[in-house]
Amino acid sequence: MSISPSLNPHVSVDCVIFGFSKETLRLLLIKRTVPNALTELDDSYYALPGDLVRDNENLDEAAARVLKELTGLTGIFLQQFQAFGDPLRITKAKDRAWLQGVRQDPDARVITVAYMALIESSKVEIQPGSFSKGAVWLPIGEIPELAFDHNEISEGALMALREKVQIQPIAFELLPEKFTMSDLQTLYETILQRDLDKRNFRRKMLNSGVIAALPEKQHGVSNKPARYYVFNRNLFENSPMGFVNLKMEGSLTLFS
Amino acid sequence: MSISPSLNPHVSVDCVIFGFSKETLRLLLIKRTVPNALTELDDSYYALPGDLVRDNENLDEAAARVLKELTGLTGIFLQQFQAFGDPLRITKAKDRAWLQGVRQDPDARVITVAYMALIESSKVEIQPGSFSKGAVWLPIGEIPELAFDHNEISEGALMALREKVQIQPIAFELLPEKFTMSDLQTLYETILQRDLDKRNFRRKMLNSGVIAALPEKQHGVSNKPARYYVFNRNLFENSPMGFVNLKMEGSLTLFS
DNA sequence: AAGGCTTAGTGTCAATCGAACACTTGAAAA
DNA sequence: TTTTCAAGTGTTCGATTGACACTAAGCCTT
Repeated sequence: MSISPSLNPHVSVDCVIFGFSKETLRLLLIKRTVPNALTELDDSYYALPGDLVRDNENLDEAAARVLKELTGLTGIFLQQFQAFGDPLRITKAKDRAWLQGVRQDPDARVITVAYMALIESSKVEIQPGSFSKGAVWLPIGEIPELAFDHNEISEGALMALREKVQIQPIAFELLPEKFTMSDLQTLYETILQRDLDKRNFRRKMLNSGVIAALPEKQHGVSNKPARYYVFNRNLFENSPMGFVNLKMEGSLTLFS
Repeated sequence: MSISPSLNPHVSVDCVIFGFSKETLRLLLIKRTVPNALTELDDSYYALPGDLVRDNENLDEAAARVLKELTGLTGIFLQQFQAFGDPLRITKAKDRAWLQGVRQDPDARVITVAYMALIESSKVEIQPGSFSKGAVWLPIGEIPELAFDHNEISEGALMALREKVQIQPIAFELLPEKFTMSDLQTLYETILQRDLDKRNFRRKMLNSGVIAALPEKQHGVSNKPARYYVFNRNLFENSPMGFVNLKMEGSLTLFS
């Protein structure tokens, strides 16, 4: 976020970082504080983590850098999903105040390339530093008004996630290495906002081959302990064309 | 393509324009001519139609403008599919020569937002003007080396088209208003590069409700005349969430 | 006029998949 | 020992898929 001559003043990346905890999907947002000229208090509001793109990096690299600077993590699921370039996306008063403080050319038209990241949220340790001051996980149902067009971007990401999750086995990226069948089902139900039948869900998941059972079970739970499973990564990283149908009950089928 | 103070020197749009004729998918490409310093002849090569984004337009508008300037058409299917921003995407010698002649700041790092357009190719009348000199439809199997990273962009568009066509009823955009079932099947087979069973194809198309039969048949063909159909537009423009399964035979189904 | 050529158009069957549905099991807590 | 709680398990019915081959309709040839 520091001002640097190697930044392209017209292109940024923003990361919509999804996590899953306490049975809700969450976004990792950063808090911005800007002086309020009227009240002499500081206003603060949330934004997607993002930065201008540097001249020596490509878009994927810029997004990975933003993610690493914020969370310390590398090698996580990160996929471009849409570019946003409305000429007015930067003109709200609060946004302008923040830009004045932080950009060399605060009036420049900026288009942003939005990325979606999926993280097992317990892995995230917020990195210290001005960039990430006050980063928080907020449930997707409780997202306040964000900077710029970040509400629109977040909603776009959520819609993209709902579609992707039905086409590629990526939901696992939001869970720990080992998970129970119920964990997985709850995750799908949360993302798709729809209840799924337990028996059908298990059958399909197991038949699909995307997960493998471990010999291990839960300990210390006050009910029947659940078996642990792992995602079968190899199977899909080497898959022929990447298009698989993960549709859940009730999607409209046209033809096949 | 003219130099103008209202152009953002760092962001462009490029259009991958698909057409379908003589049983092949084609791309509409423009020819660029640059002076060759060594031979004193002109080199020419093909590129995707594109332009820098103007300060007063958003990305969709910029893409629509490019498309209209080239073809005269508006209101056609045009969808953003990916942004490309490799820092080296602009550094080939030929490309640099062309940029010198046409850009105010030929060394600027440019990221491009790529759009995919689907046109009934007979509708296209190439507009006169320097921008579109020598536009041609080239079969996707015969695309030569293009400007910049346009080969990569074109391949990305083709892959996006293959996936989209299985999720949304958009193939119709490539056919005339009225078409026969065989036209449609050939189109799907061409896009998916796979043979489909005639009876199964008809059944699925008709059951899906995306097309409606006309009372009219072909005239003057030297075999049994085929019935004409039209795409049932209303049905899908008002559809609930837009996700429909148009998968064709043989896609791997994980779960539903 | 007859026969040939070419593409349109049609039905069935078996296998698989999708959706709906309720009881038993295992562990901890009371 | 009983209660509580989530895990785990099969079947049935209807719909969909995919494989498969012959007849129909029009023009052309002879």
